[in-house]
Amino acid sequence: MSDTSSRQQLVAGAADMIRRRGLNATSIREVAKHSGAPLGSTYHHFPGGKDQLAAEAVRHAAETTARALDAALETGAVEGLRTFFALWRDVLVRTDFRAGCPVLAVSVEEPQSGGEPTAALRAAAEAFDGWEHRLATALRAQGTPEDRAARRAALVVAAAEGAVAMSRARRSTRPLDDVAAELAELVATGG
Amino acid sequence: MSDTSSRQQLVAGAADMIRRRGLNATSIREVAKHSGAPLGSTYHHFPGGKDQLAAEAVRHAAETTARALDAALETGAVEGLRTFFALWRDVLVRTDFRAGCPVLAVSVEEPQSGGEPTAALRAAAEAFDGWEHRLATALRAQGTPEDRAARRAALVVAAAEGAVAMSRARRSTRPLDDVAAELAELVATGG
DNA sequence: GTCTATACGAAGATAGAC
DNA sequence: GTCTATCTTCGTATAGAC
Repeated sequence: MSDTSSRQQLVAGAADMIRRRGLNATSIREVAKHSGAPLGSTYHHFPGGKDQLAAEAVRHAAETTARALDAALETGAVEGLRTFFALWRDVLVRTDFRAGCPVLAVSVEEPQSGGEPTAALRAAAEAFDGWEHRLATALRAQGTPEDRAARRAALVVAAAEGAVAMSRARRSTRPLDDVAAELAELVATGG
Repeated sequence: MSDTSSRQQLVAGAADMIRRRGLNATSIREVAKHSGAPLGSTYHHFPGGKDQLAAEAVRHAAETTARALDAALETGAVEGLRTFFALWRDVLVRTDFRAGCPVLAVSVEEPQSGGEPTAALRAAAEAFDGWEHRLATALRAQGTPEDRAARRAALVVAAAEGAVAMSRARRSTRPLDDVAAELAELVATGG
């Protein structure tokens, strides 16, 4: 399946570029070049153009994170939290603070189109939903009350995303580590 | 001082555009047009080009927020927290979820330049520092231990930024409101 | 000192050759 | 079906007329 492989390579490349530069600074031209594919072929694989490619890139990254989260949550909410933050810490350190979360990047770069949300933005909203849902379920299994679990899951996702961005700006893992420590204590003691 | 006024209008316009579209989608052309200024005059006011304008826009937005925070913190940490979130909530609602935080936008869009941080990114790092410092001071005044106050301030800023972005993606204030509620309880009960 | 006109490159997208 | 060549628009930045 050279077709599938080439397609997947474009999606992964786009995700990596969005993660680093943001959505608008990610050009189809360069994604194609980086994947060794000609420019025209991207429009064969993604007739919807850049928005379709970006949406698939967001879903790709979101699912990778979700799978890691699922695996970690099998041993409990605290371990899931730890994994969620460790995952972002790795991204920061391995890229010398040049890469962050593509879902967040898409969320703050809504294009000038006055109208309705793009496919990429809808994918971003679904990514956040998915992560929150997984964390909330784990918190409920741990004994956290229904409504509190949902709110606390939102807090974890929001704080992780914000902390990654702050760590990038400061070129230090300190914001992420501080936030992880605060949340770990909060979740461990049950709040 | 027509000079100062024109300059300030360009800075404010740039901040507003970055807040909505992100850094890369904000063109000097359009900022100038929106301010009624000719393109050439922006390079008179900002010889450093786009990076200088963006850095000043970030500082402008950061100081506006910092002043609101200072005012609210005079009556305590809980009130400061409430103001910080109310401020972002207003931005979201008034713009129909099309605007967020320009400091966050700059933090996730570091340009392709392989080298050192841009002036705009340095300004973003300083903005986060300033907000954290103010919140941490208020928390310490409230009796929170030294190291804990710093970590908790980082959590508040990170969670607010992340929640604003999530609310934009979902076009709902729910993520922001959930996060605000969780943090309010955490800070009020002292953790 | 202000602004018009323009240079130069890169963006998204497509037409049409192989 | 793949890829090259190109269309059109827009980006940053500047030169030089008033």
